[in-house]
Amino acid sequence: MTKNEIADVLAEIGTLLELKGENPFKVRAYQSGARALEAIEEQELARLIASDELQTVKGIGEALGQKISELHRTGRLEYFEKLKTSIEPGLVELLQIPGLGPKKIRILHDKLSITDIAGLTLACTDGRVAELDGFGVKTQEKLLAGIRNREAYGRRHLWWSAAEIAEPIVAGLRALPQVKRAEAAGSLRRGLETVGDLDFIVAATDVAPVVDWFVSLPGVKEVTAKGETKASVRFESGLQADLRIVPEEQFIFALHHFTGSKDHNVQMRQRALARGLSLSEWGLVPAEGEGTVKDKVAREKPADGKSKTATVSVPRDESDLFSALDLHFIPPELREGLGEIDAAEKGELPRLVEVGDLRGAFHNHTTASDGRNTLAEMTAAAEALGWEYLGIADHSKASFQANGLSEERLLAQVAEIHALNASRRFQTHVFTGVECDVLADGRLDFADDVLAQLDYVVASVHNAFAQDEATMTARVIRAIENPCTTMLGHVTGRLLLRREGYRVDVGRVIDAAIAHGVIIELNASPWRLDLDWRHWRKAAERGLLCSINPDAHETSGLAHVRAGINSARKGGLTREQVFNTRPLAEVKAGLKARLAKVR
DNA sequence: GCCGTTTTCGGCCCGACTGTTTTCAGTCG
Repeated sequence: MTKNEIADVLAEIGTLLELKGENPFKVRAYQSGARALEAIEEQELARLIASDELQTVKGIGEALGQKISELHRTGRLEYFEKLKTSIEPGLVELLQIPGLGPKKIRILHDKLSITDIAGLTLACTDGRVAELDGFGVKTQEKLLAGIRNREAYGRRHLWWSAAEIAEPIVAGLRALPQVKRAEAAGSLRRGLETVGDLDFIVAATDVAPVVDWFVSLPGVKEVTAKGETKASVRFESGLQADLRIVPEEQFIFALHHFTGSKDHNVQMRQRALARGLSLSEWGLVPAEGEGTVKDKVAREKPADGKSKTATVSVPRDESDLFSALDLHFIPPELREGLGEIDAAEKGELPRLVEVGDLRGAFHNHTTASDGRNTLAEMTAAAEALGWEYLGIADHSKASFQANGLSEERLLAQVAEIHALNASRRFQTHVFTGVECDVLADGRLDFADDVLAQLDYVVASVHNAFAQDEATMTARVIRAIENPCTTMLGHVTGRLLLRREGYRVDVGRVIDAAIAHGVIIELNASPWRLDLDWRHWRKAAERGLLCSINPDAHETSGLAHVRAGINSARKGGLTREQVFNTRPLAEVKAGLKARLAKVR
């Protein structure tokens, strides 16, 4: 069984135990074990199991270690099989309904023999649910609404589309006279590839006008909560947005708390406790005593007003908060509870790549294949972004559906690009490339003598997705071994929220890319973000070079590099590890050296 | 079930909101 399949089993065990009313900490142990597993490379897992070192991984102890080994070895787990038979399978989906947790599901099951959503719908409709202890008419209505809207409400949203909604809201909040500070938090701020809901943190002098403005935003379908410090709304698209309003001196604590992730917060609070402090969204205070941040500051502040010994004070930004816990600043993208706190303590956090570091981008399309803007329009757009260079990589002939280029059309485009560069019409230099199909057997779609006439080659899989993992892996590695290949395009072919990637052994692909000096792209299309950020840190440490490729099919698509930067940062990548941060001369030299081997 | 520079046992993050309650449990993030 693969690492991710094992992680899925552990997470499912967690869910089942939760339904059984097990100790919540045990439930959490399985869930965090699953996440810890996901952060390990496939080969690293095999090695840890073989050398009996699984328990050195934080979050995996004796019991989980044995279960992981058993699953890895046999693909089955006795404990899991037994557990599954002891629970009605329909109960699991009841957890998806807002307002239902394990306790209430248990009551529904024990008192009304409800085992699935259909049964619950019926019981709500004929009023039996409202009569239960702890339930009422409102709960019953809420459950029915939750069932009705399950599809839309349960859906996650692409980071890009969520950001498009969130940014004007932040701007609107900041424009309100009562608002001192406003930020979007949550997984959006962490740059996660998909976002479940939006979180807005606001420091305001007066709550009511801000809440009123928020709940009457255009597109709000229902107001699901409205209290002293928070309000929640649901947009017509099903996207939920939460607004939290705090006094200004608590803004940074709230911002940090609601940026999360949950794992990161748990670890931060544990760290605070180890220092005799209690961290929450409201502040950082002595663990035992009562009192607010203000009290604490007042107590520790000497009469002259100069704070000498205070470990806690009102932070102006998150750096102050982290340093109060003896940590370097942790960028939001890294706050996934995957070891960033240890690294921040030791001062070993990478200096993450930024959008402004990019000097160009490869893998962009034009009207020659399936793009919507011409070569000149794309070049002008790159110039407007201040880029030193732009790589054009239209589809090759095997991608018939995408109007892939024949040899003749490709070479005509190369001539056109050379002429454009020679004309000096744009400051941006254009590199000649191709997104060359990797055929089903791993050969490239064009012969070497054609590819050798280009500055670079992006090799991508676009068909025969159904191949088994061994075949697909061999196919991709053969493409990497081709000396004409400069970089590998969208490694797994996934489309977020729409399509799983094809089955491929990413670890072996990374090994091959490193061995052959092939760059792997981080496809920055908001639908792809492929190769996934979870692979990058370790791969880059082992020498893998990344290229953040927008895969733009129109001029506006170049801006997608921002989504790619999010993922690169989550993957811990530095500027040095990203090829398209290099200046033009260096890129030219690098591509030339590569071509010298081919020609 | 995991974990330990106070601990190998006894903790495990913390608070708001809702709905159903006459003082709180469950859910959520």
